[in-house]
Amino acid sequence: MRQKIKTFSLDESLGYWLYRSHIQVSAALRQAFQDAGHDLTPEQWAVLLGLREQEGLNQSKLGEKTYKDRHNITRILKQLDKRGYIEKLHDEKDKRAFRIYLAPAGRSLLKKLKPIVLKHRDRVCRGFRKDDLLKVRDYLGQIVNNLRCS
Amino acid sequence: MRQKIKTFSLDESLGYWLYRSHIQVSAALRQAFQDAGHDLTPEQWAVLLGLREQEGLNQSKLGEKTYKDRHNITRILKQLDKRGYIEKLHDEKDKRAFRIYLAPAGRSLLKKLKPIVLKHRDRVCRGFRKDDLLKVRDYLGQIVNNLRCS
DNA sequence: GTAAATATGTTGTCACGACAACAAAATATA
DNA sequence: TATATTTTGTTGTCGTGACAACATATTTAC
Repeated sequence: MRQKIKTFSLDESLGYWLYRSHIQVSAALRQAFQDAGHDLTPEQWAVLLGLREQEGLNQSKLGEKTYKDRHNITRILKQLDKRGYIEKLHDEKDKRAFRIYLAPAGRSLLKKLKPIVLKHRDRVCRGFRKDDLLKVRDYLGQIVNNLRCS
Repeated sequence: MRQKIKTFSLDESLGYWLYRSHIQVSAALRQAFQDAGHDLTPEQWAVLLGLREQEGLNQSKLGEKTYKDRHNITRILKQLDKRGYIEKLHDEKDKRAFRIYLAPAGRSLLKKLKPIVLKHRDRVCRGFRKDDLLKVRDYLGQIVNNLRCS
């Protein structure tokens, strides 16, 4: 009979490694943006990217897509709006809501940042084979799924 | 000749999945603590755990171990101190530094939280075989390593 | 031995994640 | 139609991550 291990340590904790890797990947991207003279957070980048994939969403939907709750997406959009990267248009049908679009400046920023992000991605994934990458994403997806509703 | 894919999307981004999984694992642990009536953040938990493994470190060293910089470890320890879970003793040799120890309340909290954390871990890792878990940690470790100094 | 450089810890600022409270509008229900 | 509930978005608070500035103490270099 196999016995479950009933101890734990930081180094053995999956959560700890998720934390470390996320923090470090995020910090490296932030640094890369900064080195290139762009004052943009990784979170703001993620929202811009989500927006590039689908414009005209309202804030809640955009938040779901980028995995931010409505409080946080409000503030991130505020930053992006302040910098002129997005446009918030009033929804004609639903007067509570906005529809979020990329502004020209946001579109051109995406283009400018693309090589930086690709370089960052290469750095993060150094030594990974293509099927390794797929496997990691599968694993992470399974973790997310395990916590979704249970 | 294999050509590198030069596009990106949120769903294909490793960083995005690291973000999602970290946030969700962390939120689930926070919720589990809260459901059990404990007002403790996952970060505070991590520091307590690091402390259990090695007491008497100064703040910087404890920060390295738990992957917090000195600013953040200061504030997290402040929270733990306020709740009576740790003891900050002045270092006799180095008058700038403190040595951090678990207080009895901290030790007993660790015991109380252990089953909660184990249950949480089971939930996170549902469907993973043991070698899957090792592989995930390897992958995450490699990512961390790729970014260490390059 | 003294000055410069480094290390430890604190405080303050900003951005973000989690949460509560709120206003306004849309939808469901009576 | 009138009321209750839900949805959308905002603001405020707290804890934390990133960063700068600072005081104090230690170490290094001269």
